[in-house]
Amino acid sequence: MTAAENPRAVTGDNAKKTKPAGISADKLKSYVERIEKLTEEKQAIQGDISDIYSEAKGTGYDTRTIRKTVALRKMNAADRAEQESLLEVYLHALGML
Amino acid sequence: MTAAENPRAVTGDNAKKTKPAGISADKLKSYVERIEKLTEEKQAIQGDISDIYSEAKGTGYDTRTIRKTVALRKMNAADRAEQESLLEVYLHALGML
Amino acid sequence: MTAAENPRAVTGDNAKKTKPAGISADKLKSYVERIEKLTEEKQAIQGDISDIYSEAKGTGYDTRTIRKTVALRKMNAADRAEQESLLEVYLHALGML
Amino acid sequence: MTAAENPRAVTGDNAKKTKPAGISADKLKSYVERIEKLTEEKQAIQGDISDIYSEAKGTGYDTRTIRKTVALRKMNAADRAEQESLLEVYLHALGML
DNA sequence: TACATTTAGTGTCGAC
DNA sequence: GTCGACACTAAATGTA
Repeated sequence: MTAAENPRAVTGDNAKKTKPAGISADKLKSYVERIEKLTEEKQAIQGDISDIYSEAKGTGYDTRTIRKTVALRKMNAADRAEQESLLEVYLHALGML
Repeated sequence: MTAAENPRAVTGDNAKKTKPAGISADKLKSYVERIEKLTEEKQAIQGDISDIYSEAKGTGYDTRTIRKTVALRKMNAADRAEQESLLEVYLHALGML
Repeated sequence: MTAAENPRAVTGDNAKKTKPAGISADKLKSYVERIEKLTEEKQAIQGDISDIYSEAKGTGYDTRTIRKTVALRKMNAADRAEQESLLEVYLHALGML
Repeated sequence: MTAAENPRAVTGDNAKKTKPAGISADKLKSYVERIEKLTEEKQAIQGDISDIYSEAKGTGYDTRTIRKTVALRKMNAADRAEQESLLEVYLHALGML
């Protein structure tokens, strides 16, 4: 390995250091840019998702309920029941049931 | 419009109802599945981002530093945008736009 | 009224203008600072609320459920039922009920 | 500890349960009411803030401009804090802290 | 009223 | 395994 490939070289750390802390500008920049690019793609997809909700809304659906539906599909039945029953306990304790 | 295209048809709601709540199962299913598919893609990209952080870490970089750097760059960008937007508001308030 | 008291004076607008657009620095600063001060107080209270949730958590309560309970107390019965029933319709349409 | 102090006592849960869900009605009620009281205070302050915007508007100011200004000042402050924090991270990464 | 912006809350993940 | 940081969702607020 050349010194240029080892970020630790920048600070003169030797191999024993527990917290190598390279901040070689070039590699850092590369990582940051790759991350930013992927983040943009992620945002684009999020935009597509938002578009679907808008479309659903435009055809008369309630987006709030769709979101809840999607969330419920992700959650397993046991967890669902658990939350439901706990809520009942609390409401009962407050005389709201 | 056919009944299938009108989500309200399912529950027999008429046009006067202020809060149409009916839904066509097919369309709802389609929306939900498209959302779930895109969400998976989004997760995949998030996975790629995580991989980059892992890679950076593996070559001796401090991920905390990278995260902070990314965050700051984003903030700077937002800040710039906000300043431009503020200028527009001022100009508008002064009747110059 | 002196010119200094009239924000419109700055821009030379006359009384007819529909959108007076004063940006007299002094008054603007005063408004901004009063708003910022109150916003801080609001944040402080929000902090107190968070503390209560932490305390509740520390004594074995489930904060998520407490939040839902508080929300339900705010929401009237009719709205509650409305949301519940709409969700059921959606879940039924997807064969989840 | 008395039963009243142990939220789990209500449902007879023993210490082994992984998710204790029991609650003491009194404590729960106390938490909820304290939260609601503070929330009211928070709303009152929000009302004061709204009043200032109304007052500003009444004297010819453009509230949108004021809001933007407040937002920008907040963003600047956050930005400054973030930059200081980034410096610390860099120094730490370099083993200088 | 509906639309956009802002803020609070929740889930997720990595660090210690 | 708790803690903190981040991303996303949901609610509240203000505007048009």
